[in-house]
Amino acid sequence: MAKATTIQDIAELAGVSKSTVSRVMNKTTAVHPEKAAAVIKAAEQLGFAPNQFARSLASGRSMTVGVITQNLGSPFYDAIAQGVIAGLEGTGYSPIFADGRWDRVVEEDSIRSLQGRRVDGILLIGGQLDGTDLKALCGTLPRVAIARHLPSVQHCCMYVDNAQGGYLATQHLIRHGHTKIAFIGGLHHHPDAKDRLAGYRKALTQADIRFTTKLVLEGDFSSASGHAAVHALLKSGQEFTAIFAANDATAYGARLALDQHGLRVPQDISLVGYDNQAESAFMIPPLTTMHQPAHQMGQAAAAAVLEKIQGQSIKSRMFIPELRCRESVATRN
Amino acid sequence: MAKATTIQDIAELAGVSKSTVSRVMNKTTAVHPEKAAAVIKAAEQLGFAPNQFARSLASGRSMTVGVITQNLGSPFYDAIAQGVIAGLEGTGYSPIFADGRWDRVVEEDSIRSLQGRRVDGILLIGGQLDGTDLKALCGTLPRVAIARHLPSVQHCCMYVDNAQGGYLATQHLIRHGHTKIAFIGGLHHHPDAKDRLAGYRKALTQADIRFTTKLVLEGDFSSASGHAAVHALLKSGQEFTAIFAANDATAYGARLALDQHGLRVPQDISLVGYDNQAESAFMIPPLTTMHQPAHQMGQAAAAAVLEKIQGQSIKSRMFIPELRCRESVATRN
DNA sequence: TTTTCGCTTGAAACCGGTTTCAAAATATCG
DNA sequence: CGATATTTTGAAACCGGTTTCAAGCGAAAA
Repeated sequence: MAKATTIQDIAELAGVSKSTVSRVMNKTTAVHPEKAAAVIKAAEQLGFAPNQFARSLASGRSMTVGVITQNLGSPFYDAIAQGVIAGLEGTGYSPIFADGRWDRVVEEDSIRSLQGRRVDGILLIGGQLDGTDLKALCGTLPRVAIARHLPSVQHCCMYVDNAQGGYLATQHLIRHGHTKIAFIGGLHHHPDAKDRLAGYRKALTQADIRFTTKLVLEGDFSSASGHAAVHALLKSGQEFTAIFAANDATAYGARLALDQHGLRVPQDISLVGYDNQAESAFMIPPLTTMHQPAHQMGQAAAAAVLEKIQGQSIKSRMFIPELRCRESVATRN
Repeated sequence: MAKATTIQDIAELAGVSKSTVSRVMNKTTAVHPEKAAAVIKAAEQLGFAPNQFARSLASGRSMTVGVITQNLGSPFYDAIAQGVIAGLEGTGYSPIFADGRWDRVVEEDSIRSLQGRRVDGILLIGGQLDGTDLKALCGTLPRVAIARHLPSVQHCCMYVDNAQGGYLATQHLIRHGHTKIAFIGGLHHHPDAKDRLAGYRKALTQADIRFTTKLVLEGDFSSASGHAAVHALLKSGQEFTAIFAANDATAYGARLALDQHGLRVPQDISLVGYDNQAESAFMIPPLTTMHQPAHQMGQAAAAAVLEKIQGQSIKSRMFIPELRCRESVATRN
């Protein structure tokens, strides 16, 4: 590999010292315009790209923020990640992604590896570690959590109100005359799934509809689990006229199972999803779902962590999901 | 921020020199077991995490590979990216992602920025730059392109045979008795779209079916474009009994438009997509589509670039897409 | 004309590791 | 047991930048 050009090379070509070159590159001190011009010309001529390692080592700042993501490939988390990228764009900071794979140990390793890379801040998209773990691991490193809510004051979180989302979705079905509403949840231990279920229960209670566990099925946020849940539900003989699925993927699976049993959506069964993933608008029929401002959250989190890096204090922010009415819900007479 | 522990701290605590600590950490030279143990103990005690910048600066190796991705969020490219992550897992190398956004300038900037980070290799997922540009930009830096085929011998590419994919998809429809097959393509200038169209034409020719541009619609790989294309097609009055869409998203849009016009799939119109994205198996009806080994390609590319970094020479590899028969194609009598 | 001030500038220390080199310690051999 | 070969070890140079510090310089003030 041809040796890359260094500021020393530029210094020699421009007839100045290393220090001056550095000053020109960083605009830290005024230098004589003539010399500055010579430096810039020399840099261009040699195709200079500063060695980030040397730069970071010397300055102590890495100009990177570590992003711990969970299951890449999930539409919701991907949208957040894109928001983060957008929020960092043009700030001089670059993201370094590390996959936590919903595994505590992997997540810890990822954080440690990011610290080895001396990231200036950390963004956690979802994840397993609790506030105490995080504090122990990250120390005073600026960090903000996205799509989860850590109660402690010292943690900054950008999160959506999942309980409210579950509430709004269920309320929408109730307002259309449904009383027998099935809920296909996510994994039991997943906080988002729990909150959405809580919202579902709240809406029922408020409408004086009795809650029954017979209408609550466990899923795992996958289409296959939605498919299986509907099969199980139909087999159980339990009556229902509507389904609220904990995410859109689950709703797709549910939709297919209904179709396979000759049930029409929305004429026979109404269906509401959660996430507003891109495909939902093109389902048959277009799926009514809860929209989460994932991109916005990612962007806000990126901005927040940068502020924190600059020493400002920032506070958590809650985002409200919105109902996107399409055609998968019909009025029940 | 509390100053991080350095090898100097460890050296002092363990009563040895910096050099010895470095040797223990990297296992480059045998050291007296007793001292090694002392070093390891000291390192654990102090919670040592080596400064990657210092390490990379000194050794010249960064243990990172740059990954230029295009439109994050697209299922096909995301699957490749995940394959790359999987392929790098456990090798000591970390990926650094940079978004090229299908823009030559952004892509060039990304490559330069990665070079500033002194990546040991580059992986290009898709992209705009041609072989000459790449060579000029990257020099001798190991690189491999994924999901595109650069003819020059010096470039290693992991790509799928899009022409063959288009051919197989179309042939499948022809074998089911269809002769009036519409093609909803991607962007005209996009090589994948062009190749799939070429495959479509080849299959028609082979079956003695006249090709007509009236059945070829331009799309942009989005659901909305598939939706619009079907509207336009129906409005044109051109007869057709099947549609081959250049990707699954396009097929979803097409499917919805057909439904809105009262046309049933597959009874009235057969439909084939391309990509086998996760949602396709749960469409109504489940969508027949071309599966691309995206994850495998990503993994193979990661392995390839690592080999190249180690000085081995590697060669391009072509992957063959496979038909996934589901229920969106019916036999035409 | 001399003194003082502010602005530019280069030399050198530094960031935290790796690596070379030669010295020291130990082992092998005649 | 002495001489030589081999293994361990520490000192110091180095990677390529940033930053401190003091010196050099010209302009303004006295």
